[in-house]
Amino acid sequence: MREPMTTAGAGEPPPEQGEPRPGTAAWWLARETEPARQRRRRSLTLEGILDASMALLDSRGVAALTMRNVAEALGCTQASLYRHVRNREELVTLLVDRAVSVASSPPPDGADWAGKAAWSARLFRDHLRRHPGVASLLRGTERLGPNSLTGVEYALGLFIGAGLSPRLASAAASSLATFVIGSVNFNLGLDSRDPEERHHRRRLYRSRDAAAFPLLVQHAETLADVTSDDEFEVGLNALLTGFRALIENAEATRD
Amino acid sequence: MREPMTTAGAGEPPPEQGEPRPGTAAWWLARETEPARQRRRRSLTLEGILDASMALLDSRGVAALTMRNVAEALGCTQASLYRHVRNREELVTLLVDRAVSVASSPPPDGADWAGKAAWSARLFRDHLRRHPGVASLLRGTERLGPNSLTGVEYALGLFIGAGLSPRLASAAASSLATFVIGSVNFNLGLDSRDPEERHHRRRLYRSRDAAAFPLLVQHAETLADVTSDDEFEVGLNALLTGFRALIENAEATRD
DNA sequence: ACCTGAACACCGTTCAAGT
DNA sequence: ACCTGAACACCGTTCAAGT
Repeated sequence: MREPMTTAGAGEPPPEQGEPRPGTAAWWLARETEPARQRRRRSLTLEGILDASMALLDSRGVAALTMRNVAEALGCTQASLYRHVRNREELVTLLVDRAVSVASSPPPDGADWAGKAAWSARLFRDHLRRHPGVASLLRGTERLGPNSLTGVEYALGLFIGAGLSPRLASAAASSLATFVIGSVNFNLGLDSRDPEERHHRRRLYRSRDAAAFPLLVQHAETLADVTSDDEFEVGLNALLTGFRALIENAEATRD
Repeated sequence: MREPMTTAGAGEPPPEQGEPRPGTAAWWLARETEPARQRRRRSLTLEGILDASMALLDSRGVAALTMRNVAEALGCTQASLYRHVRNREELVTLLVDRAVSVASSPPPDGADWAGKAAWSARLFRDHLRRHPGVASLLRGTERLGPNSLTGVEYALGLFIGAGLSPRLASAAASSLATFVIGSVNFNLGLDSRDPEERHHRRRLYRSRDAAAFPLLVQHAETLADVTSDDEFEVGLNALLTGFRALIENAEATRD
């Protein structure tokens, strides 16, 4: 009898035995000190696997990101992939960390910290919207990966430079990232920028019981027209305004 | 030859043909005007399917939420489930809308709108943390479901009452929900409240190249100790502070 | 030492055949 | 009219056997 397969998902008791779970700090650490088997010239390489996976993800979506399809794209067998990644979860964790590195465009030079943060957030959002497969795979397990850490270092510099303590700067940076990623994911392929979806939302709101849902009924037209762009901009500006208040507060109590 | 199966995921071109996708406004609308086949007394009912699914999700996690397991729990065949839901995606959409209805506890009476919003956000977060399987299934496709709409109506009332326009109130409500859900999902089973994870993060940060990651190295200890609670509270307060500024702004320009 | 073929134990979904 | 058994076309993962 074999061990039953477990596609480690959220909500079940952690595996607990054996090697650390992909995405944990221990796992990211262990990856670096591994024997560098990459050295020997190989036809099949982790880089190549990630390249093929990314191409698959972008062209055919997350459902097409299977070990079989990756192997086929590379002209090897599925089993060969398992010499480079322990399982699919590892592949995904490595992939999303890599995919998260946004084309580093020149930062807006004249802007203050808030302007830079807003600019980076919008850049990140646009990047994710161009790669919806990547967005849907982000789980937070990539936050300790090399590319993500570069982003963290940058954001820390921004917020510490603005006057926040390292602890608050870290919390601010990750709550901003959480918001950006969440707002993309929550509107994937279901945006009221689509006129037909807008039309149906109007009907849906308008047809509610007016006693139980007075506001939905009354403002059906307005509400149906609120797009994911509106949500994003309102949330982004609110967060930055809140951070600004936090900074002013820190300065006030320091004096 | 059969149609190849498609597990409609993010990132691929939408199916486009046939019935509306689960979660769209059109789909939620269509569900209501369906012939009420539920009337006739049945052994197998949608309610029952959702009950069994929820029990499965809570007890064994998201990976165990399969059509086979649901059928087994109910003592029927998989095929029977398909009389009540068109596919698994539908089941999930209905399930998460239902699971999102938080035990309505008495609202804090003395509090202002911000206090109430904060209280509701924390209640929602705690609810999701107790049901991580539910949290991991939230995709935004439940936002038009009956239970979610109740929450939307409530939040709209709160923010409109505070002085926001319906449009801004809607954007504020959904960006707050996005943040709460995102912050839970991003820390599922990977929280630095775990002392061992904290220990490894310290090591990870400390071992970075100090030239490329000066802040991570310098503040390794502090950063490793930032928990998901810290992130959540900082983000929540920032959002509410930002909303307050938005309200004051609206009042100022009205005068 | 490395890679493969072939299998195992699962999935979601469909549909002819039963009652 | 309703439900089922059995299949189809997929999954991720493992491992004995090859080279």
